[in-house]
Formats: sequence, C-alpha cells, structure tokens
Amino acid sequence: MAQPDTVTRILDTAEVLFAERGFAETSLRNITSKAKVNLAAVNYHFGSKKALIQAVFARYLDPFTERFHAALDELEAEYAGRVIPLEVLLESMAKTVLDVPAERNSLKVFMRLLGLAYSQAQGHLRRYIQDHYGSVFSRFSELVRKATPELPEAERFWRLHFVLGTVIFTLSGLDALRDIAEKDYGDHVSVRELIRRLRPVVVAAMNAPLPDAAPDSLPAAV
Amino acid sequence: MAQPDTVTRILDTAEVLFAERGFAETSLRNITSKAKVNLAAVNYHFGSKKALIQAVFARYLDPFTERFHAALDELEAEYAGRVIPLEVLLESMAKTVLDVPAERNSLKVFMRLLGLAYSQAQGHLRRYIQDHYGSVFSRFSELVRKATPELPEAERFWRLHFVLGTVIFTLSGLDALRDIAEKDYGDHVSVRELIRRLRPVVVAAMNAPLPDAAPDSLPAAV
Amino acid sequence: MAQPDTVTRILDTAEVLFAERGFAETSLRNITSKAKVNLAAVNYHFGSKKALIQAVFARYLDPFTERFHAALDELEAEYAGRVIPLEVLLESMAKTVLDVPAERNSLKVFMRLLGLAYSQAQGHLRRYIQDHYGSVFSRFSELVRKATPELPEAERFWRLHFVLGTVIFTLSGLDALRDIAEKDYGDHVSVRELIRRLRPVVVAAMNAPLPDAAPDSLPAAV
Amino acid sequence: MAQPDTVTRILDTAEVLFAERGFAETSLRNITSKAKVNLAAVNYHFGSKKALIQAVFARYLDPFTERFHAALDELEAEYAGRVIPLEVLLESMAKTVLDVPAERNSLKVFMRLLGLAYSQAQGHLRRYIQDHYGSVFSRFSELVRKATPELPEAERFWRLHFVLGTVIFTLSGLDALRDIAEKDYGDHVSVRELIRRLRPVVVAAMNAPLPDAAPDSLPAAV
DNA sequence: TATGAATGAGGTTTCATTCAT
DNA sequence: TATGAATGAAACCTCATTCAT
Repeated sequence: MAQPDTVTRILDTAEVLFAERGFAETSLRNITSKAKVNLAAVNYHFGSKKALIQAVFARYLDPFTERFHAALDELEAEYAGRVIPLEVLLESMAKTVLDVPAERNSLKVFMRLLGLAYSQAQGHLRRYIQDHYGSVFSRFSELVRKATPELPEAERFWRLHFVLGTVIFTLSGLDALRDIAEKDYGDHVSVRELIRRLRPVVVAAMNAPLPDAAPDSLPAAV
Repeated sequence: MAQPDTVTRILDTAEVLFAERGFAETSLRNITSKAKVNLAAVNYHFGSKKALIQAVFARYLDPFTERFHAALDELEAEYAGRVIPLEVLLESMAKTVLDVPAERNSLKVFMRLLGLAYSQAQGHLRRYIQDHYGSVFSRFSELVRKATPELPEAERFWRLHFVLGTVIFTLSGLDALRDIAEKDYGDHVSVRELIRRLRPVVVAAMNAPLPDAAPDSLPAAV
Repeated sequence: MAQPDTVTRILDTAEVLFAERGFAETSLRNITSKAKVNLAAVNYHFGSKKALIQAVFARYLDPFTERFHAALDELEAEYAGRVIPLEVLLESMAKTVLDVPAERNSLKVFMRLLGLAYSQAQGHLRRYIQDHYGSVFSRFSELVRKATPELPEAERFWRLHFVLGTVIFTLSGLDALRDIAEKDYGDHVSVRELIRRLRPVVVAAMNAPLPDAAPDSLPAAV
Repeated sequence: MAQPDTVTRILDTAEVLFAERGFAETSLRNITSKAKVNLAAVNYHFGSKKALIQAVFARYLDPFTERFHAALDELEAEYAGRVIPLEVLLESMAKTVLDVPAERNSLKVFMRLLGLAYSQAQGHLRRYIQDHYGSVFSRFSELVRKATPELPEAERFWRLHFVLGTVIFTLSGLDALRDIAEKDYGDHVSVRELIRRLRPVVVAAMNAPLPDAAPDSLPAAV
C-alpha cells in the first residue's frame, strides 16, 4: 500500500495534535480517529499513552543527538584543542536544530514539543529526556564553559537557561506571535527568519556584563 | 472562624495545583478535596472550570494591572514628557511584578501561571487575558517604543517577546532549575537574586545590534 | 412596587417554561433565574418542585372547575330535567375552556399543560388532578351519557377520549402546526378559528356509526 | 450465548423505559443497570443519549416506512390510476402499524414512543423524524388528498392532524385509559380491539361537514 | 419573610486500557 | 498482527433541596 504503516501514522498524527493542544488535552481517540487507525493500536504498538509521548520525542531527539554529536566531533577536530568560540557553538546547534525536522518539514512542531516538555512534562517525560539526552547537553555545556571562561559557573548556568527560555518560548508560541506580528507590523516571518533575529540577541545576552555584586541592597537594585 | 471562606479556599488551592500540574491535569475533585470543600462549590461559585481558571488569573492580574498603571503614571509625571529610559521601564515592571504576589508570598505560582497561560492556554484563557489586560501591555509597549527609537517596529516586537520568554521560562521553571543550580554550583538563589541576574541580560538583549539584513543567505546565517 | 409578588412571578414563569419544555426538562434554576427570584424561593413558597407543578395546574383548573360547574348548573336549570343535547354540552365546555385563561391570555399554555398532564404525568400529578377535578368531569360525563343514550357505555367512554385526544393534541401542538399550515397553505388560524374547525369534526366523531361487532375476525377488520 | 448482544439489550431496555417514563426521566444509568450492561456501553455504541433515542425510533420506523411504502405500492398497482378510497388508505396504514412491532410484541411501546415524539420531542428528535420519515408521510398525504377532493387544502391538513391526535393520544395513553375502562365498564380492550373502535370515528371525522364559514361571529360559533 | 451559601446525589460523557478473537 | 467490543474510573456539571442568617 502507498500509505505509511500504522506506527508511523500514529506518530505523525500524535505529534501534530500534541503540539497543537498539549498532552492531556489530546486523547488517544483524537489521535487514532484522525490517523484512521484502530483505537487499541496505540496501546498495542506503544503500550501506553506515556510511551507514545516518549516515542514522539525520540523520533526527533534521536537523530538530533546523533547529528549534534557529529557536529561537535567535527568542530573539535577542526579546532584541535583550541577553544571553540561561543558564536560557532551556537551556530552549530542552530544548524542542527534546523536540519533535523527538515526531513519532516515540521520544525514548528518540534519546537512546540520542546516547549511542552518543559511546561507540561509530567515527570515521566522529564526523566526520559534527562536519561536519554542529558549527555549531549552536558557535552555542549562543557564546550560553552570553555568558550566563556570569564563567566562564573553559576552565572553561565543561568544565562544558558535564560537563552533557552527565549528560544523555546518564542519558537513554541510562534504561531500566535506570528499572527500578531503580521497583523500589527505586516511582518511575516519564517522560522529561519526568526532564528536570524534571535542570533544577535542570544549572543548579546550571553556576553552581557555581570550584574552588580550586591545581593543585599535589593530593594533599590531590582 | 479562623479559616478563610469557601471562595478563597478554592482559589488558594486551585492556583497551587494549576501551577504544579497544569489545567487539564488538575481536576475539580483534586481542588475541592484538597480545599476541603464540596465538589459542587466550584460550579456554584464560579460557574465552570474555565471560569475558575480565569478567576485565578484575575486575582493576580487585577492588582498587577492597577499597580502597573499607577507606576507608569508616576513615571510619566516624573519624566514630564521626556523619554523614559528603557532600564527604568523594565525596573518599574519588575518591581510591580515582585510586589503584587508578595502579599500572598507566591511569585513562583504567579510565574508558573503566566507560563501556563502561554503554553496551555485553551483559547478561552488567551482571549480573557487579551481582553482584560491587553491595554496595560499596550501602554507599556508604547513607552518602550519611545525608549528605543532606533529599533524597527517589528524588531522591537520580537525582542520584547524574546525577553518575555526568558523571564517567564526562568521564573516559572524556577524550582527545577534552582535545584540543579544548587546541586551543581552550590548556588542558592532567591527570586530577587535571580531578577538581579536577569537585569543586565535583558538590557543587553534589547540593545543587541540589529541582525544582518540578509534573509536569503540563510544557511550561513543560521 | 409595580411588579407582581414572588409567588406570582414564579407561577407565571413556571407555566411558560413547563409548557415549552416539559417538567423534567425545566429546572428550578431555569424558573427562578428567568423570574428573577431567589433559587430557594420555590422551595420556600411551594415546598417542592412537585408542589409547584400542582400549583401551576391549580391556577388554571380551580377557576375552570368553578365556572364549568356554574355553566352546567345553568344548563340544567334551563333544560329543567330534559336531556341537554350533545352539541350544547360541548359548546358549553368549549366556552368555559376559552374563558378561563382569557384573563391571562394563554390558552395555548393551558392546552400544553393539559397535554403534558397526560403524556408526562409522573403519577403525583395524575393523582392530584384525579382527586381535585375528577368530580366535574364525572358530572359532565353523566350528562353526555344522557345525551347519547344510544351509545354503549364503553363506546362512549372511548369516544370521549378520542375527542379529548384531538383537542389536546391539536391545541397543545398549535404553534408547530400553525407554522406548517401557514407555510404550506397560507392559512393563518387563531385559536378561535381552530375551534370553529374542530366543532363539526368532534360532533361527527361522537355520532359516528358503531363499529362492526366482530372482535374475532380482526385480521381482516384491522 | 443465548442472550442477545449488548446493542440489542440496550435498545430493548431503553425503549421500555422511555415508553414508561419519558426521555428525561430515564437516565442512562437506569438503562444500563437494567440491561446489565456497562454504563459506558451506550456512549460506545450510540455516541450519546440523543443518538440512542433516535436509534430506538429507527428500529420501529425503518421497517414501518419500508412496509408502508410497499403497501402503498400495492394499492397504487391495484387501483391503477383510479382514486384509492379513504377507508382503504386508512386501513392500509393501520395494518402496517399493527404489523411492524408485532415481531417484537410491543405495539403499546411503539405508540407510547410516537406520543412522546410529539409531546417531548426535544427538537433533535422532531428533526430526525422529519428528515428520515417525512417522505412516506408526504406520499400518504398526497393519496389522501386525491381521496378527498371535496375538502379544501387547509381543512384537510387540520383534519389529518385532528385524527392523528386522536390516534396518538389514545394509543399512547392506552394503559391508563384501559385501566379506567376496565374498572368502570368491565371493558377490557386490546390494541386491535381499540383500532376497530377507532375506524368509524376516524372516517366520520374526515368526512364531517365543513364548518360554517363565519369566522367573525365567534362567540356564537365556538 | 427571604436569601446566599452550601450540599449530596446523580446526570452525561470521555478517558485509557484490556480482552477475546 | 490487529481489531471491535467492552470496561471501570473519573471527568465536568446540574440537580433539587436544606440551612443559617
């Protein structure tokens, strides 16, 4: 038959619906009926709804991890022990992020899923991601550490998450924001266009001056 | 009686549970049983689960809106027609955000709710927030516009949301991040401390150089 | 105050809603909110929903009974022992039915209620009507008996109900039927006009020839 | 297994309970517990309570429609273009009505349901019946029109509904009426017996003289 | 006399999951 | 390998009624 097999149909449908509505708001019935698949098929093929959610993530994160490791391998070979500049690291990550879902033409979905992973993660998902993909993030963090030797450890940690927040928040809420931007400014942006806009902001954020060291005089500082 | 009335007990319980688990994952039973209140009380006092969600938001946003308008009034009076600098505007907002829930000692909850509003908003909530609190945000945007005349309209729009993403993402995921930071760096941060760290990053992000104007050479531009 | 008191407002609203939707489909909330009356008022003034239903009927049936008794008194006086013709009896009843609700201008509601009493009566209502208004119907039946001596007892009983069915069915479904009649035949009828049409039919029905006496050969007789 | 399948058990139980108590007064719990079936089974097999109600009707009306069309086909063939007399038409309808539920031995239930359809129809049911079974009724009306050429259009419309009221009202309230008849006149009637009694009445009603044409002189005309 | 608050029961519907085939 | 049927739990909501004031 020309149409993809059951497992693929379920995954394709599930990722779209999850991205649109979230996990709890998407029922297995929604998925199976839209995928034109038997209701019991999800439990048969995946075991449970939780396992399906993880499988949806794995389909993006497995190739991402593989490619990102490869990209970092290349960079390390290229720089041969010398420090890899922050911009280069960020660019490498961005390129990988853009590449992975390109095959499925659904970067937006990927980003929404990442956003959901943070905002809706029911524990099992957070654990799953940590267990399966923590290593590549650790490796990247270590390289960022070398690229920003002037930053205190804790400061770097926080700034990486500041930046992560910007990226995930923006890309996962893209549709809504894009609608507003287009209506108000006639500005229609693609994901790639948006990433172009993100680059200088992210770099500036990472390189921002350190805050005043006075945690006591807060009322005035805020 | 010493214990607060039914409506308050419901709201107090609901906001905590919503913040912890999200809207769909929190049932009215969860709320009413934890609040030691009759199951039907929610529908009696609020009409529906949707209306309860909105009421939870209103309890934060109503005072926030009022105070923020007042703070902006003060600033406009103080600057008497002159441009209010970006840092001052941001500081004013931060101060208001910090003040409002202080009475209830739950900034974290407020931020989690804001995060949910973006990631889980089921339409009705987004509409509600837009309708009820859009005006104060518009006013703030307009002041930011005057404070950053060099930024193109669209660019400013996006950067404001980049920054919003940073703030909401960080503050709403605060607990998890704080745990990691403490374990790995012995760095125990308070919310105020975190905001101190956010300040230079946010300012730098808003003032970052404009991106290259080349939307076509994307592969290289990331 | 110009507006009627609580009890009246409840009754006025209840009869309309009952007539429109039926008893079970009309909640006390529907009634009290439309009547702009406190929810507890029904239970306070009437004791229960059942009692309210009975009160709604009583407001029509009490004056009806009284007047019908009076009308029959007059007829009996006028005919002084002689048989009162069937047409006269029917006409008297029709006149009374038309008169009673005239004050409230809602014959239709009265008829709908009568229809409901038959089709939806939950026992308590059937009993209530039987207990309170059985006597006047018995008196009328007895007069009809005298007016149609040629009819076997059982036959008369059934024919009275045949006719009752026609009247109640037609008048209680009047709105829907009138819409169809108007659309299809440009025939806009008033209640009085309809009753004019009913008269010869009812008389013909009562005077129809007796059925073949062959209850055994049914399959052929239908 | 000897016992019928779930769908049939639900339908069998539902039609009895609906007929006894009405739609709103019969809960799905009533049905499923009496049918010894899981509560969710109704929604699984029918989708909603409304759909179940429609299915209950369809089980009667589908075969009725089919057979009635067939019966009219036969009559038209037999009369070969000549007018089919009113009595023949009515007899044909009565025969079909009696035949259909015979298999299920529950004419009474069928009649109660028809009565409910008129008195309790919540819109959705009236629409459903109109959509699905309007055509056979139209065909019958047209034949009646030819059989009663002397009747004005509007008059025929009303008389058909007068008669319909008699039939539905009597047959749907049969149990109560039968009890009374038996108690008062020792007259125990079967449905078939009752239909025998209805025949001359219905014919007489349809053939009644036209009413006086005086819609103005109402008080006297009643 | 009247009412706002509250309650327990029960309504329909949807859920993820299991089972027999 | 796959599926239609079925299930128990739990979801949100509405109900008539009661109670303290």
